Amino acid sequence: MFEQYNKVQKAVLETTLSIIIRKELQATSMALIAKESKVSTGSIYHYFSSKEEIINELYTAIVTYNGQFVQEGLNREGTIRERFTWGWEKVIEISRQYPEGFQFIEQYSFSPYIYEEVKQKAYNGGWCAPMNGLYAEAMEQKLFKEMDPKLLVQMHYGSIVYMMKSYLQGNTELTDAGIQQAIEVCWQGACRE
Amino acid sequence: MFEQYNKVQKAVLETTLSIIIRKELQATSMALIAKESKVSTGSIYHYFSSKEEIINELYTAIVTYNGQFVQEGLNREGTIRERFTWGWEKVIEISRQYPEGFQFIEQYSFSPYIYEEVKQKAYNGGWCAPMNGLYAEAMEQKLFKEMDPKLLVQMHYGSIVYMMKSYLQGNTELTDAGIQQAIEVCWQGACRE
DNA sequence: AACGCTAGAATGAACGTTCTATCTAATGGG
DNA sequence: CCCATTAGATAGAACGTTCATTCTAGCGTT
Repeated sequence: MFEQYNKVQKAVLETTLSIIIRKELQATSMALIAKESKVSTGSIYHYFSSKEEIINELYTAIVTYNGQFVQEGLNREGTIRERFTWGWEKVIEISRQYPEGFQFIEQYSFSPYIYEEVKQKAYNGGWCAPMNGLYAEAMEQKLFKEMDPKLLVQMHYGSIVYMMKSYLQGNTELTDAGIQQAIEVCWQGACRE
Repeated sequence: MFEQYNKVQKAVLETTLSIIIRKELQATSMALIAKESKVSTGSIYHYFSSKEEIINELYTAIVTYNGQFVQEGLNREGTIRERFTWGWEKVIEISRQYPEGFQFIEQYSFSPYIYEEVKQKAYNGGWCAPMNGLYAEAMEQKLFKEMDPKLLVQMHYGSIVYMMKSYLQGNTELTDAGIQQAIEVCWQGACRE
């Protein structure tokens, strides 16, 4: 997830993510990050200019990584239906594989702590734009209902997010069949008939 | 929203909500709450035992209020389809009317800062149980796909949440026709055919 | 000997909470 | 009707702790 960083930066980012998920941002002190990552505060400030920068860097790294992963599914050759399925499968897969990253983005994408500029860059480098494109295509072909493709993508993402939350909290199972059914629910809701 | 509290408590809860949405929990200090609510810290501690208690009280109050509001829609006499529509309409209406409450619950329902016991009580007093019941009924009648009703409710709630987020961020419109279409998307995805 | 890097103590600000003094309003005996 | 008494409510200073950040001294390579 943090391959582009050096060992120390990686340790700091990984530790910070872990603490934020376990304890909340307000309980994530530099002293605790230093202790758990086994990097002194001196070193942390050698690589990062502030706590805010760590959090924003974390945000950027996760969104970029996830974005590339999901786009692998969207960019394959196939029918609209196939690419739809591959795309959402990737979203589910990455969320299951790195639940902390998923939870972090989910919780802080609307937080004032993340700079607007970082959110904007993350959006552009993420998978939303290509997914919007796919949906627009489906609407041109009269396959999907006529509506704002951005809105429909957001609604489907919401469905997936809440399915994952439900799973991660232990309230529901997450089987392969269940995943296919969830994607089918989204597809069917979007279609004209 | 806070009718069951006295004037001071009401001012504190309202101010706290406003600051948390504007500035994040970690920037919501007691000094700031005192200043903005025009209640001294002495008085705040006369009515609340701690900052944690304020936040958890806030959470309980909003969920209870919203829960009762949505249940008005679900408890009316009508077909499954009608009650489905009324229920989700109420969710959308309350989110539009009190966006701060909506955002707060959305952001902190998975935060470790809210006591597990408070979340549990809130869930039981909220609208999830009756909505689950409605979905279970629709499945018994072979109207909806056969799946875990809790999961489908969560997915639909996710769709609504992300539609509202998209609207509140100014990315999409929210017209009456748009609301009906969103509910239709959910309904159609849930149905067997 | 120089430089990048590290550790951890030091710093001053800000935090949640407590303390003390004062204010307000209700009560009751004369 | 008046004042003494009381208990609750309020304000804001004070407290001890913890915070993000900076500083200083030393480490290991080159």
